[in-house]
Amino acid sequence: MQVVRVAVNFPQKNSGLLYHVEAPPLLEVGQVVEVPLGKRSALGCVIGVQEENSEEYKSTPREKIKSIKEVMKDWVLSSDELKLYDWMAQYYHYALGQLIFDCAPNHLKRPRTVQVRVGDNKELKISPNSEQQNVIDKVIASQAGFRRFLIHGVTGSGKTLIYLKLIQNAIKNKKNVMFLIPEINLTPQLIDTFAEYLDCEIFAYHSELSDSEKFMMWKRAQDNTSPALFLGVRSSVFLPVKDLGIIIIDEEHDTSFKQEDRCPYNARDVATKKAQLHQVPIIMGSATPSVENYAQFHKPENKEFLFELKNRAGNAFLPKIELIDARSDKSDENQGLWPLVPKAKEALAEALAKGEQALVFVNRLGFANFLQCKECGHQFNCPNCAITLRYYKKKNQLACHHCDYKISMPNQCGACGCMTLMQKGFGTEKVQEVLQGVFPDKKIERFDREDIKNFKQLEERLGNFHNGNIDILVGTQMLSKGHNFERVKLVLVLGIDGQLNFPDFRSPERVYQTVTQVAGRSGRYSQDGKVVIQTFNPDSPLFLTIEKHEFHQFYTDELEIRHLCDCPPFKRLVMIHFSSRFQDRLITHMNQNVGPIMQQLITKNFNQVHLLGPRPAFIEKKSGQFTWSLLLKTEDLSQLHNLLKTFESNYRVPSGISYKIDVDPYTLM
DNA sequence: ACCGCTACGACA
DNA sequence: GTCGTAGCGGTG
Repeated sequence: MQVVRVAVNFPQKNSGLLYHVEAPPLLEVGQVVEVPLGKRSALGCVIGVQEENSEEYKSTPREKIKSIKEVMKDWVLSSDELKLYDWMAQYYHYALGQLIFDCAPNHLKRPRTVQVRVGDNKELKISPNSEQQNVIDKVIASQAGFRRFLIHGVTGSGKTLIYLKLIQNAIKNKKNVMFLIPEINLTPQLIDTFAEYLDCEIFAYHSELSDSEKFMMWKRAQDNTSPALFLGVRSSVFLPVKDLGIIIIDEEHDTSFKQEDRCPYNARDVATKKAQLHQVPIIMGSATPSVENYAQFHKPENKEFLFELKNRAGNAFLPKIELIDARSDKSDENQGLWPLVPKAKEALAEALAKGEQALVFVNRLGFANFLQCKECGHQFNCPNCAITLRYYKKKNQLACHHCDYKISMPNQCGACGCMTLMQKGFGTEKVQEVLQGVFPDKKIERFDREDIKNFKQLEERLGNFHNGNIDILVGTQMLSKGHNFERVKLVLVLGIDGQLNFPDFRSPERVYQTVTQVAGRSGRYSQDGKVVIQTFNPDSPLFLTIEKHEFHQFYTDELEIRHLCDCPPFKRLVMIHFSSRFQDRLITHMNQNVGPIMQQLITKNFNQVHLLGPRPAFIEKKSGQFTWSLLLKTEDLSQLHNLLKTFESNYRVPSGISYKIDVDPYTLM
């Protein structure tokens, strides 16, 4: 008989549960098994096999230890996979068993066969310029072993060609490639480009695949004999790719690499750990690197692994950036133009007159952000969430963007019965309507997730834009991510001020990245691209650095602020969110238990950690749940982790309250 | 007496 | 998470 330790798929943070194996064959670490757990059974992964010698086994009454129910055939985690999950469980303070089965796809008995895309292996017509070649050479030269590289290349500087060459090199050396991108659906062009020139199978992994497709890709990652490209979104960092040659992360700064639900991990950081475990280089690329990475790679010891591509490839120049003061707008000369100011309209008219296409970026969906009664000031709020409802004109609805609450458009105030409801704020739907009024003979379409629901619609809309059937695209961030619009010279940015004034330490970084990325869609094939930013803050230093393309200045300024406010990369952060359906219970618990316990631990044993809170979350009520948070700040990473461990082993969660630890949070809200 | 809801604790 | 049980109030 064998005694094994199993990481069981359930949320308790333990070091695994002990089980007996009654009959041969003997189990090995990594095997997936079905075990009894209470009155049901659950999946688990064997993480220890000689537990009969452990203190824990000796001190556990024999009758408590149950027997393995079943050994899953053909399902074994490699030691590399286990090491990665183990690191994550420690680093993110998440239950190992649950983590493993959160990340793995469903294990199928009879997966359906799936079509595999094979590259066309066409001859490349362009060759890298000297800047690009330099990057390729340096990365290839250090191909043996773990090393981090950052390509800080302006939009249109030709990062894709560098990636392509690096992938080709790995494939040539019979190695597999892992390529992570923020959202696969938004970049069909990138996949097409790779498929055109690569001589290998290409697997695109994302959440919309069927179970069969995911499962087969998982298998192919472990089994495949010929080298392949595994391209995918954040969750594909867990693909158990063997014979890994290189990891590439495009748009390294993008927030979609951060998972917020279940285990809140950052795929960029997990990928870095994976590269280290596999002893392979990891290449991160961005036109707007995260402030953390910028700081990291500007340290003297890392500078040789930083590549700055300051010019656009080919004959294109960076677009000229113009700030328009929205305050100069006089509403009487602005009839029917709001939210645009006359200058913005003129810029669009000029571009259209020249036969160009234009993009209009608005960071909000719908027609109005909220409705307000003209008489009594009543606002229409979501009953489940502490926010206002957004007005969608086409659907004739008010809807919440945190839960699925929606009502049809009211025609009077719910509080006083007044018939006049003011529409406050604007979104893509409103801008589209206004522009259609101004340019009645032009084709104006939207590009946001409200209007584009699936991959097919996306390709259709992009196709129509590329072949000139659409004159203006009005869209959200979807517009800014990686597209290559050949005939766009003008990009108009509206309503960015809202983001600038957001109370979060990453707001300036986000605005900088969003504006630079969306600006990067302009003039990618020309020398006179133009970006017009309509803002109430034209004197803001942030916009002035963007205007002059002075990205070093942005990072220098931002790092100074981060230093002053004890934010990353100078301090490490952890947020702990506590949630409950009962606000009063939650608040009492936070103030009388959680807060004092944490403060006491810090005062006694962890005085390098700084506690902020308890305080209500930025949106205190979401989908009927109230959330309060603690924020921990420190330079001492090991003390931070020890504090979290100590807290968790001393703290009992009362029923009706749950909590979640978020290590390296993206936002503090 | 019986049903339905939710609160609570265990899980090897 | 998932499951069973205990406890509560409402109904018949």
